[in-house]
Amino acid sequence: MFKIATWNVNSLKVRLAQVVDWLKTHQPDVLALQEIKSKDFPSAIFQELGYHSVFAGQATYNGVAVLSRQVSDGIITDFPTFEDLQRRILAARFPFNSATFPTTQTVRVLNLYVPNGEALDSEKYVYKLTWLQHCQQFIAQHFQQFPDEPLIVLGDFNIAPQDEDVHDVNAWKNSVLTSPAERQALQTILDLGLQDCFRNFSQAEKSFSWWDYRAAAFKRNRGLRIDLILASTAFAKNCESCVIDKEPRALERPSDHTPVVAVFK
DNA sequence: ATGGCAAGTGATACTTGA
Repeated sequence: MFKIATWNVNSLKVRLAQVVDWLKTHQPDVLALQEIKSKDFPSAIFQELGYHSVFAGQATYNGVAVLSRQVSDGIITDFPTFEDLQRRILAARFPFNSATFPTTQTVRVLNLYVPNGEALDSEKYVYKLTWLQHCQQFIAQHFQQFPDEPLIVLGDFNIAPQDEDVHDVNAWKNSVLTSPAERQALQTILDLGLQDCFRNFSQAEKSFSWWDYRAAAFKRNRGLRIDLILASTAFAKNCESCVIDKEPRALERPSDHTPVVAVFK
């Protein structure tokens, strides 16, 4: 059994107690965090809970981390083809014994905080699409090098894959997070041999992972599904469940994103 | 059509997010 989750915490400092509580309750093998918004990381606090930490921190913006029961190796914090000061990726390899994958003893995890893009006519949108191209290359390289190793790509993709992942398609037309070019970039990544685990199960309509802080968006369920867990095709068959945990979004001072959790045999 | 909310920085108003 391998339980893995992703959560954009929008400042780990502010959300630390919530993350600690969530870990105690759900006890995942791996938790991928985005937007920790700090150069430092409170590793000692997670160590007390039995979790190892790896992180790529940055002051003010971005920053990603991975907590895990097992010690990881093969840490990568940059796409080899793309120089970027923004800390948005963290790849690591974890020990994992799978009955269906007897030849591999590991699973590779790629934690992503995909750029937001701001607006379709913004420089940041160009950056987002360029970033996604390098991300695609990086994953393609992984499949070439380690064709038999299970891969999980998860995180805040800042792309709603389909219209069903958007509360109001008209309101989000011609916008970042839903534009055809972004969706095509995601599709190109999926076409390498990855599946959106959430959609391998029947789900409630209007299932979202992010809701704006403003205008009571959570209460009115006006959200987007932009936090995803992708698994390599063969490994995705081992996925037993993939759910969005809306509970933390209802807490006092919540992150605008909420955790997504997948369990693999 | 607009702004609404939150977080970080640093000490105020600005930037960024999605």
